Parts: sequence; C-alpha cells; structure tokens
Amino acid sequence: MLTQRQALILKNIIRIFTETGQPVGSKHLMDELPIKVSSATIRNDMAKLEDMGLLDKMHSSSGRIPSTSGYRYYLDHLLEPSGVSQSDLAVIQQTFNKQYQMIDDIVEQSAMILSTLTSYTAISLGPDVSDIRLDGFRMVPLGNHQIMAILVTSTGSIQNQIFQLPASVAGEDLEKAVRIINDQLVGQPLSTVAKRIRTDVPQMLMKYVTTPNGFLDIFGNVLKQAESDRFYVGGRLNLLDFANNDVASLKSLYHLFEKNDDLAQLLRMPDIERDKDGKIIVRLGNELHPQTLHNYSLITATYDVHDHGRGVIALLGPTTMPYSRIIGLLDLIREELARRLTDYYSNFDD
Amino acid sequence: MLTQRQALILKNIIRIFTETGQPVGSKHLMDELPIKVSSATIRNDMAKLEDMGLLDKMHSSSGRIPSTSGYRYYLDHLLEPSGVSQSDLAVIQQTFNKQYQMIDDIVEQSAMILSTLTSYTAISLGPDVSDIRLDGFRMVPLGNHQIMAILVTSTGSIQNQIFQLPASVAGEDLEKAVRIINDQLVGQPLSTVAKRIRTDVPQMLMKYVTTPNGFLDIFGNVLKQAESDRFYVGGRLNLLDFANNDVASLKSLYHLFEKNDDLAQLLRMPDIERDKDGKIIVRLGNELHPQTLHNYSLITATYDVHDHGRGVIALLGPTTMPYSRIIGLLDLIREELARRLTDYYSNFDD
DNA sequence: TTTAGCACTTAAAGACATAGAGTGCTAATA
DNA sequence: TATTAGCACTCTATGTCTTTAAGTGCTAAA
Repeated sequence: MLTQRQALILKNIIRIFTETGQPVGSKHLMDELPIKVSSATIRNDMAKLEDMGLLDKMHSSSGRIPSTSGYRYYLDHLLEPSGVSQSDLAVIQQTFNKQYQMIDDIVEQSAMILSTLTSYTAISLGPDVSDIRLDGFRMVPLGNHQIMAILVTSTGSIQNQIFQLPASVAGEDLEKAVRIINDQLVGQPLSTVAKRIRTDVPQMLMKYVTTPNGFLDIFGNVLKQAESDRFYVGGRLNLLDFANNDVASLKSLYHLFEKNDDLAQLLRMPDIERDKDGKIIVRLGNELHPQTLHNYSLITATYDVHDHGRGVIALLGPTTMPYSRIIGLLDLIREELARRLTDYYSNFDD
Repeated sequence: MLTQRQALILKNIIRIFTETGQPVGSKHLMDELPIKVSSATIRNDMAKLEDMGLLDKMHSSSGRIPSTSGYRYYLDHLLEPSGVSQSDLAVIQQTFNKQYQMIDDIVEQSAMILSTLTSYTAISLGPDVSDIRLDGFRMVPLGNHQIMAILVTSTGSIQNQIFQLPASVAGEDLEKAVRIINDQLVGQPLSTVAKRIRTDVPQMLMKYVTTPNGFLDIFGNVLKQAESDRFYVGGRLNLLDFANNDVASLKSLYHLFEKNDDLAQLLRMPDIERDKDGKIIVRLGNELHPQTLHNYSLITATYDVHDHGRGVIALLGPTTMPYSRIIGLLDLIREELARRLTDYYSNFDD
C-alpha cells in the first residue's frame, strides 16, 4: 500500500510526464507538488515506488517515468474522472443534433466526435447485430445480364452489390424470387434470415422458380455484407500524430485498421462482456494481444440500448493520455449514445 | 545536345540512383557502363552534365545525383518504355477478369492492380461524368418520418442517403413526385437532370404535389453526390512506404488524399486534356502545384472510351521510380481500360 | 581526346572532454 | 524516526578533433 505522499508523487509524475513527455526529476517535481518537502525526501519515495515496480528509469541517472504497472495502479486507484468542459459539451450536443439521424449515423457520429475532441482515433461499434432485421430486398435489372441487389435493414443501412446474372437465370424468375423473399423474410432478424436461406427457403423457391441457386448466392452475398459492416472509425489521420514519429509502428497500426475483424474482436473482448454495468475499461498496450499496440492504450466503454443489445465505443491513443479528462468524456458520450439509440428504437417500434 | 556517351552516363546514373538511392561516383559508374572508359573521362562528362544542369551534387566531393532537369531530359529523350513482364500481365488479366464487372468496378480494379504491381499509390478517375445518365430514382419509407432516397445511374453506381422528412411533406406526394421524376428524367444525362430540377421540374411538380420544395432538396442532394463520387484510390497504404520515413510529408500526403476534389483537379489538368492521343505524361514534384508533392512524381495516362468521354488513371510515387517498367505497365492498363469500358458500353447500348 | 596521377574536399565515424541533470547514500537535524 | 543537506557518482548530450574513405577537379602526359 502506498503512503499518501507516495500516491501524490506517482500521480504527479504521471501528470507531468503526460504533459511534457520528459522523465521527471526530484527537483523539478518538488516545485510542482502542493506539499512542501525536500528533493531528497522525494528521491526516497521515488526509490520505494521504483522498488514496487511503479516507476522506471531510462538509465541510472535519469528522472523517473511511470512504468506500465504504475499506470495500472494509477488507473485502478488514483484516477478521478473529471467533468466534461463546457466547450466539449457544446461540441457533443451540436454534432449529435444534426438532422437525418439513423442508427448508423448516430454510431458514426459518435466516433467522429470522440476523435475530434481527443485528437486520437475512435472506434464505434453499433449495438448487437442479432437484433437487426431485414427490411426489404430488391433487384434492379440494369440490362446486359447485370442486376443490382439492394438490401435494406431495420437500422436503415443499405447494402448493394452488382452481379452478373448467370445466363441460366430467367428474368421472370428473379421477380418471383424477390417477391417470395420479401413475403417470407422481411421483419426477421438477419441471423434468422441467414439460417433460413440455407434451410427451408431453397425448397420454397423451388416450387415457383426454376433456377434458385444463382439467386440465393446473390442474396447470401449481400446479406453477409450487411451483417459485418457496422463499424466506424473516426480520426484515422490522428494516428499520424500520436504514433511517435515511428514510421514502422505507424505502418502496422494502419494495417490493423484495415482489418475490421481484428479490431472488432479487440473491442468485444470477454472481460468487457462480463462487465454488466458498463464501466469504462482501460487496457494498456502490454495487456493487449497484437504487438502493434504496445505503446498505446485502448479505452473501451460499453452502453446498453434498452432491449436492443449493447454497443461499444473505444478510443486508441498513446499510453500517456490525459485519462481523467478522457474518461469523463467517454462516459458522457456513452450515456448520450445509449439515450439516443434507445429513443430511436422506442419511436421506431411504435 | 548530349553526346552519346553523356546520354549513356545520365541514363545509368538515373538507373543506379533509382536502384540504390545513393549518389553515383565516377569509379562505381565505370564498372557499370557497357563501354570501357576511365573514371577520369566519366568525371569530365559528369562535369559537363552538371554544367548543363542535368546533374547535382550533395556536396563538393560527393557522387552525382540526377537533378530535376536531368529527370526531365531523361523522360523526354532517353526513356524507352519496356514491355510488360509475363507475371505482371497475368496479374492484370486475372484481376480484370473477375466476375460482376460494372463500370465503377472496372475503374476501381484498375487502381488496385496498378498499385499492387508498383507498390505506389494509384488514382483512377472514370470516364467523363457528362455522359452518365439517370437510370432510376426511388424513395423507401423507413417509418418515423425517415426515408431513404436511392439514385441509380447508367454506370450502375448507386447513391443513397437518408433523410428526415419535413413534417410538411405528405406521404402520397412523395410517391407522385418520384413517379414524375422517373417519367421525366430517367435516361437523361446527370448534368441535364441537375439543370432541369432548377428550371422546369419545380413547375411540373407544382401541379400534382403540394410540397415540392423539401422533396427537390433531397433529390438534388443525392444527385450531387452521384456527380462527384467517381474516384478510386488504390494502395493508400503504400504512401507509408515511399514517403521517405518523413512523417511530416506523410501527413500532408494523407491530407491531400482526403480531399478528392484537389486530387481530381490535379489529374484533369489542362495540358492533359489537350493531349489527344492519350500519351502518358510524367510530372515531377516541382512541376506540380501543391508543395506536398515536391519529392514525388505523378504519372497520368488518359484513355478514350469510344463516344463516352475519357478517363484518367494516375500513379503517385517517388521521383526515383523505375519509369521504363512503369510506363509500359500504365500503357497496357490504359489500353485495357479503354477496351473493356468500350465493350461495356457497346453491350449496354444494344 | 583520353587517361594517369595527385592535391583537395567533405561526410561519417570514432575518441575524448565537458557540462548538466539526476541519483544514492551518509550523516546531521527536528 | 522521518526528513534534509551535502556530496560523490553516473549517464546523456554536446562540442571538438582526428582519421578514413569516397569522390572531385585539374594538370600533364599519352
């Protein structure tokens, strides 16, 4: 257990290191502390904190920097989230209040807001896919054996893909098939739809349509796209700023952000799911799997949308983030998201 | 005018500098030249080339590097495009032959191919917008005063946007309006459509619809999106490799690539339009406006799609590119694009 | 016109000295 | 017993100097 003074010292070393990026020496720290002690006393405490593994040195005569355990301790015991400033609040309200808000827009906006306010990179993952329903399916013939398949989901997102129709598929068959799909599957969750097009739907089509196979491929394809594509990144360009002028690290970060699946998995970690009350979780680089994230820190916040699953909003930045401001911010945005999405659904369900 | 040997020296300095990135000295060059001359002779010629402004030195006793004028001269007089290798050819054919090809897919693929084969960043701009026609317009009500507007163009690209319907707009009015739009405007070029919705269409709507204004805003909005969004970048991540480990330069490049308009303007330069036979144009960094591109080189190739305007495909990379391979490559891809798009239209027009 | 030879230039790398920031430890002090 | 002053020690960063290697320009001979 830390003495009060040791806690104060750790806290301030983290603060100063975050602000300046430089190791903190005992003399310098003496001026910054609210209590009046000599640099020698500070040195003694620093040595103890280092023994406990909470501080590191770059070399034997440098100032101290917080170790990863130091950050961990700080986050777990010392951090007090600060309130959200007036100006931040204004930005949040203003951006969220833009018109034409659909589910996916709201989710996307949240990533934009968070990255703008922090200058880091935000990732927003909408509430669980399991609840999304099929709202409609259309095929638009474009001539020359090409058709466009359009799928609309209950969250209002549209997926479209263009297909070369196999010569064997007859035009009238398509219309019939589309009608059957719409009659049978609209209103059902996408997961159910995906299951049924592998089970009973083929038989059903068989009765009316001579060539169901090519058609089902197309539908399955678009469906798959709709199921996966619910992922928004804000402030990608900010990576360029906080990746410490290290092009190699930057490169692997950018590659990570190309693979939505990997990122989504990172956000949907088991220990997050377990956490029912939606606390905000900070994971430091060494606690994360991909080597890529070693010098960074990932903060995830979950939010419940009443009866419609839970979403995740996350922020990736350097380990040396001003956590207290950022956690306050994230907490507000999470609440806002939960509220607005819940509102949306309650209107929509009427 | 250069002597034959001087030309040979310039050519080889460019080649070696492209391969090694290092300044080239007279002794080293002596081993690489196909003719047998002493290093002193080479030094003399180098000095003359430097007087002409075709070579530069980093400092008084360093080897030579090609100056910008040197590159210019090389490109204008010395360069012989090489044929496309078997393996490159295979990649090109294979990628282009993927199924489900629409205009925009073909254009997009071309950027992918070019960037993959070169490890640089490719930009592909489809044939002129002026020829794109409106193929259909739909509005899908989503409940809760929200609608999705979908616009399909003759190139098969879909634009969709979601709108909060002003409370004043009645539901039946929408359907009428959509029907009128489709009757009147389908099949017309987008530019004509854009003009007409500002001129005679409002009056026409007025007769049948009580609230034409909100509706026209929506249509205009989606239309605008369809007109601008014909721009594909391939190999964005490659920027990270050839931006010479210089994070500042990297940053401004990435910002440039966020602004499609700026880039499009860069590709549609007047001197390119003038060039009727579709020659390939190399512009070196200092010949380009934005400071950002100073150490880079932009190669643009235009291609004519019979009776359907002309497109541009371009490549951005370091000034020290292996031009002879790359220009060969670009030439092939340009031909391929022209051929495939012409084919597409001729089928489509039937 | 070409080449051999040589004096000269410069960057890069290593050796060395110095200043500055910071630490750890000891002994005195409150 | 906890704190502090004082001092020797450590390490980095910086500047200066030297050496080495690569390369040039010029001159005079072939």
